[in-house]
Amino acid sequence: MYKINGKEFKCSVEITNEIFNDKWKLGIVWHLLNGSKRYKELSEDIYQITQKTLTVKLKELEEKKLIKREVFAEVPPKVIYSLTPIGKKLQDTLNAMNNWGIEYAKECGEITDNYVCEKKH
Amino acid sequence: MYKINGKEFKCSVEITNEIFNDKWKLGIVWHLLNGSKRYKELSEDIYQITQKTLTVKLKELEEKKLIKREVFAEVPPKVIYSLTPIGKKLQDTLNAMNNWGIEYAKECGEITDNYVCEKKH
DNA sequence: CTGCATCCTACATGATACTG
DNA sequence: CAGTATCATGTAGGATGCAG
Repeated sequence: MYKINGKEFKCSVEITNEIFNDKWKLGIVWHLLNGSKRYKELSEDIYQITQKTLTVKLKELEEKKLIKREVFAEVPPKVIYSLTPIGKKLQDTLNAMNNWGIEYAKECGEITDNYVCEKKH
Repeated sequence: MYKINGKEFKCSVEITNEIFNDKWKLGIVWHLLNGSKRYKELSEDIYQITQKTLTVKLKELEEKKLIKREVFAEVPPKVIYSLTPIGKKLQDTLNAMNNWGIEYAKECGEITDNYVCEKKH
C-alpha cells in the first residue's frame, strides 16, 4: 500500500496510471527524454497541443516533481524545462510503450511511413 | 507514421497512450496477466469499478483486440475474459510502470504496508 | 517569448435500478 | 451471473483574447 499526498494506492501500477491518465503528459516526458527544451520548442514539437494545455500540463508535471523549470531573466523571456532524476526513470516505461505501440500497429493497423517520431534514444 | 482504423499516429507511443488514456483499461489488463477471469472476479478484484464501467471497458478492450471473450451457455451464465497474444505483450509495459510506481512512491510518497497488489508475475 | 483569464463543450465515469 | 438502461456530473481539453 502506498500513500502519496494523502491519497492511497493499493498497487504501484495505479500510481503511474493516475499520473499519466491524460492526453499529453506522457508525450511531454517522451520529448524531454531527448534533452531540455524551451516552452516554445515543446509547443512546436508536440503535435497540436494548445498553449493553455501545455502550460497546465507542465505545471502538473512540475508539481509532481517529474520536471524542473528554470527561468532566465532575459528579454525576451527564456524558460527551460528538463526532467528530474525520477522523471528520467520513465525511460524504461516509455520505451516499453513505444515498442508495444509498434507491435500493435503491425498487428491491428498499418505503418504508412518510415518516419518514426523524432527520437534518438 | 501509423494508421489504425483510419486514425493517424505520428509516434508509436501515441498509440499506446491513446488506448490506455482512461482510468481502468490498464488495470484490467494487469489483472488478466495473472490468467483468465470471469466478469465477477474482475469486478471484485478491481477496486471500486462500477459494473457499467467494467462492461464498457471490457467491450473496448475486446474491440481493440486486446482481450478475448468466451461465453458458456450455462445457467447461471459464465463468461471468461482472457488476453490475446498482443494483449499479453503488454507485460513489459505494465512491469515497467509497476517498477516506476514503486520508485516514485519511495521518492515522493510513502509505502504504508508490505501488501503489494495481488500479483505473482 | 511565455504565459494567464474566460468561456465552453464533450465525454468519461458514477449512482442507481432493472433483467434474462 | 453477467450484464442494460437512465440519469447526472466533474473535469480535461479546446478556442480565443490579453499581458509582462
